[in-house]
Amino acid sequence: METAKKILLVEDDPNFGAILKDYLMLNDFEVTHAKNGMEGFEKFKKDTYDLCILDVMMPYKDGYTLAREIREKNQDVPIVFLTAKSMKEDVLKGYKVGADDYLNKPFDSEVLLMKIKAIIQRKSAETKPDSTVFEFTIGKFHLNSKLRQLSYNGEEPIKLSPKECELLKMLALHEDDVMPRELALTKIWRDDNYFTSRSMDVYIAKLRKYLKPDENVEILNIHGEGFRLVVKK
Amino acid sequence: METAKKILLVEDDPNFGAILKDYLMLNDFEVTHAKNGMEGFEKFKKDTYDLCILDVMMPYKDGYTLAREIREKNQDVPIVFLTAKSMKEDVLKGYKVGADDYLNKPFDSEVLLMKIKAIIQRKSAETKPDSTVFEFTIGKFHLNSKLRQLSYNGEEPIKLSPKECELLKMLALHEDDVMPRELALTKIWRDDNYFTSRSMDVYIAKLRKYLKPDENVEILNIHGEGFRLVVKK
DNA sequence: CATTTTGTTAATGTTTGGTTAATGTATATT
DNA sequence: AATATACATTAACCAAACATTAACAAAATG
Repeated sequence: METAKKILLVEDDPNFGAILKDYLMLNDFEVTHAKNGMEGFEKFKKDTYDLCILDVMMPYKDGYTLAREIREKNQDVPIVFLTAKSMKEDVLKGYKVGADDYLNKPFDSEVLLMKIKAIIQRKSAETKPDSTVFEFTIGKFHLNSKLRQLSYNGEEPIKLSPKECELLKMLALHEDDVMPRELALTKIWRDDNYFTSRSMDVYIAKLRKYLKPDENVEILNIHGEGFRLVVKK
Repeated sequence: METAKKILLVEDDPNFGAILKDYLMLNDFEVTHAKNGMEGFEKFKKDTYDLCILDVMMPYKDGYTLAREIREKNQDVPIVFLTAKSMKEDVLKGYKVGADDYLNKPFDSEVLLMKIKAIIQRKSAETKPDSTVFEFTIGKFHLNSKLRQLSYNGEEPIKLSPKECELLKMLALHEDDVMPRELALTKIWRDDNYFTSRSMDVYIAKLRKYLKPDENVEILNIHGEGFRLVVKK
């Protein structure tokens, strides 16, 4: 059994903070809630966290300032900012639907949860050089990047070539977020020019073909930037 | 408790300089006052500032030259010029040197204060302490500038092109305030001439079309100055 | 009211991406 | 040594996305 990931939540709005804390705890995170930047920094120094969630707008010490201080102490912890007001409203809205059953309601803060999970996973993949993270769930697919196998439901797993596998893995690590072209090219192809770029496009086409069986899984292109693996819920 | 923001004020008129310094200090800024360009540069090298306010017309070393020198040392500090009245040529030249905004000399102190605060805030958003600010709420819209998508209520998000997205982001960063034409042109188009200017107008038209669904959101034009994104409350 | 600036739409130009197939390249197999 | 194989790159063509330019109308300015 894996130990729960620790999250430092710094949020001055007590209402929102409490709800978010509860929500995260219900999703098996260990959450420390600080009410302002100063308290946040104190708590940060006293423990080790897997993720920091900082409200940007706070009295005394705003989220960015706090982030800088945290960065001085620690170059690796993922830091997530709460910027958009809308996100807060969404979470609150979701909560109001019914105090007891809000877990069952598919409410918008699931997006936040997804992001948090993705960030933690990506970070642990970066930090621990290679290996470690090699299993991914992509919609109804399952990728084992060590065996280079992509399985769908109960069917016979598809074998992936090294490049196919690395590319899909990188997409999965960035699930729902942009995987910049450049990143894949420099890391996987170790070169970034016209031809490697075209080669990558060919691989994207191959992966799309493999992923076709689950129509909720898509690799989207962000023109000029990169690709985005999305799993519709 | 947040530390006071440090301002470097370079102004040769001792009278005006002293008054401005006092006023800023009364508003909780820490102000260093240099009497000319040379002194200004010396002081700049010796400390770290959150903002530089430079008079354009100074003996020995004018504001532009000083700005260029400062920019060589530091690409990020916000620079604001003090120009006698609204001399357009000065303003234009200022943006080319890397200014962030300009202030017209006989000014309303309230406006000055607002602008300074906005500039510092904006810069801390641009400068990316860690991850850049990329989510914005614009009326009923939500902009995610990383994914380059603009969503409205629950509808399918609109995809934005790189230029559309950058422009909207810059407008959002200046919400309720002028976003000077020259600023967008130099930062986004990296060139400021008749054609880029017309191109920008075309993009403004596109953005207006996207923003139509929320009648409380508008992009206003300020003739000869720039655009203003307003959200009626 | 003459001039400059902006709004708007459409045409044109340019870059990037999707796709398929042909070509390379290395390694293992007969 | 020739052939099969798995994989990767290159080519070629087309489509989509994006950006600029042009042309004319409308508005703002002094």
